[in-house]
Amino acid sequence: VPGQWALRSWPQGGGLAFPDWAYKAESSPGSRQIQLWHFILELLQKEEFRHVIAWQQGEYGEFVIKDPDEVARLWGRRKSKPQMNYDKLSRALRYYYNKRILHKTKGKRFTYKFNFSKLIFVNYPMWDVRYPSPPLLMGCSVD
DNA sequence: GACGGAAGCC
DNA sequence: GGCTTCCGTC
Repeated sequence: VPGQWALRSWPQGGGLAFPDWAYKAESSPGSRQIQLWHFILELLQKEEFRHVIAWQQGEYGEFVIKDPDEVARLWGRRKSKPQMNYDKLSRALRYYYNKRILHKTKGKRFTYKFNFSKLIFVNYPMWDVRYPSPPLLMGCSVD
């Protein structure tokens, strides 16, 4: 819901914070099935998966897949695709490049970065870009 | 590993 | 449309 900027922060993440919509399944109105980018945020949210996938401290929105096989296994389990692997999962992540949801951090292995300002546009097309960005989205990569 | 075309699935 | 599967190329 635009206007509701309930935020969640990471004490150990150097002040990382995200708008609440980023955690809600209903933030993808178009499709009923779970979206990969949403699943990734879901894992990043939980401390129990920090050995598998984690935010890269310093760079806002950047994350590292520490255990690609495990992330693929979890994603495959969620989508009932037992044959899922990192090769296939990473192809799905690469489709996000053109959609400007994600981009690759070049040179850093298994490292990607969210374009949060794009995600808000994807989820809320009515959002007027002429209005000033919410405070905690400022400083995100916009390109 | 990372990229992106191509075909297929639902 | 959003992946999944497969694969040639760098």
